[in-house]
Amino acid sequence: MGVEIRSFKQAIDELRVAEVTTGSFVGLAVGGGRTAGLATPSTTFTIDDAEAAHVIAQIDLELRPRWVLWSNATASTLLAAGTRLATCWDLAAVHRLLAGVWRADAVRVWCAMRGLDHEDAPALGQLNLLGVGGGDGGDPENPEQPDGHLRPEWVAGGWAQSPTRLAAWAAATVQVATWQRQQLAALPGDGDREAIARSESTAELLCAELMADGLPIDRAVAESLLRSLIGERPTIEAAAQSQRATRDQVVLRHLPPGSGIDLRSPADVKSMLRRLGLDVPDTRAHTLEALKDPPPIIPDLLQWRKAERIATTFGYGWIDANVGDDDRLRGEWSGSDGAAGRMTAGAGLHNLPAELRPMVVAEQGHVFVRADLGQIEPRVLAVVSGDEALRAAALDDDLYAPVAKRLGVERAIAKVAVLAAMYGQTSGTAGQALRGMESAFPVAIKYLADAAQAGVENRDLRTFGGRLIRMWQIADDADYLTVAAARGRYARNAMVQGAAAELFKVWAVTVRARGASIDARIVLCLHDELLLHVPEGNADAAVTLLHDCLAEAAHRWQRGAGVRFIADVSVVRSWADAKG
DNA sequence: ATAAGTACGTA
DNA sequence: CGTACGTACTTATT
Repeated sequence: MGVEIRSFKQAIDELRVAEVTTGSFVGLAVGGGRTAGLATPSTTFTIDDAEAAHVIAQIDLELRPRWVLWSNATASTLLAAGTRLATCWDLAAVHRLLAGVWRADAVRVWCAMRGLDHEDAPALGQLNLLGVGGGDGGDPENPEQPDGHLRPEWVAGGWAQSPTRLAAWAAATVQVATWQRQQLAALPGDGDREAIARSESTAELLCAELMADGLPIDRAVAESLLRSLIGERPTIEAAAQSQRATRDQVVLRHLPPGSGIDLRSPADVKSMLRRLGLDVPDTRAHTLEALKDPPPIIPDLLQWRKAERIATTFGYGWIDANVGDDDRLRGEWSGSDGAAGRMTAGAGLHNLPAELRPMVVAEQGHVFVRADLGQIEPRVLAVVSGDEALRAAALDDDLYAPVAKRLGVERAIAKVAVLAAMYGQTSGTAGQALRGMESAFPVAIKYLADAAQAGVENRDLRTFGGRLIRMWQIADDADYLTVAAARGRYARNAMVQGAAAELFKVWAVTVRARGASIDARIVLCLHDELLLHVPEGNADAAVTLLHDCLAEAAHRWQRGAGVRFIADVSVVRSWADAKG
């Protein structure tokens, strides 16, 4: 314990003695890029070298261990020093999977292993009121206190205080990872839980890279798009205000002057419409669009809302705040949300209006290769439910065609029926078509009904890949039936959406790994869509890569269930050019 | 200051 | 009486 090593050669030798090979757990804690603690079950040491990040990159290349990290903050630190890890075991990501929560700091992760309530964890600076010997009697150089909790001073940054502590902090990760792996193995179910834990982990590396790399933006296109949508970039506050007033006036001109209506206030807009003789439940766009004889103010109001949204959310301020000097749009990325486990992104990366997509342009000498999974959710349903008829339908490029044939309805009806079954929709045209679904795809429908029932009864679920889907208690003042029904729909949806998110991430990390050799970088993930930034000459190779990786990922993920997955792939200069 | 409600963009 | 997310705004509450 506490050995200090300065060279790559020494580190490799130490790891070889510890019998580290491809895929072995090696705990890693990086302190500010200059030192790194490494740990295996049998050895612990510190690389104390100005080039520690580089040494780690060499080890990664040579041995390909499965680096165990507390979270992707380590990956971000290494990225800042130019080091990208091939794979990892991310304790936070696996904790989210196991516990069905979003928060996964070291304290929570450690408490899960020790069976302690994280609420009881000691806080930094907390007075020891009992004053037993002025401490807890434990060794301050051990991250764990005698009571099983992590030392708060370590958690607050003390772990990076010395080479010895870095190594001990790394050793702690291996301890947790080993426990997590046992927990996963003990879970019942059909999916390969450990494989999912690995892909969820490596997706965290991808998230760190997405944050660091950003999405290529053509600033000139962006500025000209905004000019056409909301006008010139205002130079002073007064100009911004006058532009706003001008936009408002297009709508307000329909009203008597001085009416005092604030277009940004739904309540104001509603009462305004009331005075015009229109009684609407809300002022949402689709509600207003459905009006029979809309007064001329309606289209102007809807137009105003669109422009206002661009101006406030995706305007010049947004560009300034999120697009760097290198013309890359950067946002926060999370590998899994708190619900079904889909990836999330900030800075508008996941809700960029389609009309702004032309600003997303590949750099000189590069192209985008865009791929999206076709009808992923019903195909995923075929896997997780084991429905043979649905598996057969998925053999078709268009899954809805055979479904329509089987149900004896139009394709459009069949599509609505399948989606309604998965999402729990009962209204409209869906109800009729659903009855046919039940006899045509009984296994899939039962799978969904069972999930919904669990939700209604407040029973937690696990997705195919093992993610815990947690239900919630009904508040005293809430209507029981309403909440139970909402839980049912949530559960039904989460089992499909969550499994789809798992497959997507297996695909994404496979593309990330295989794409490195042709400089294909993932620059955007959007639930069922990947955007690769690739040197022009490698575009064809990237297209092949995306298809091959999907075949590989789908095969591994579904463990031979034989359901076909397809991707639509296109080579484009701008994100907006895509789409078949 | 912070939370809830409304609205709307993406999948 | 389809789900999830992020963002920004107003209104109500502390």
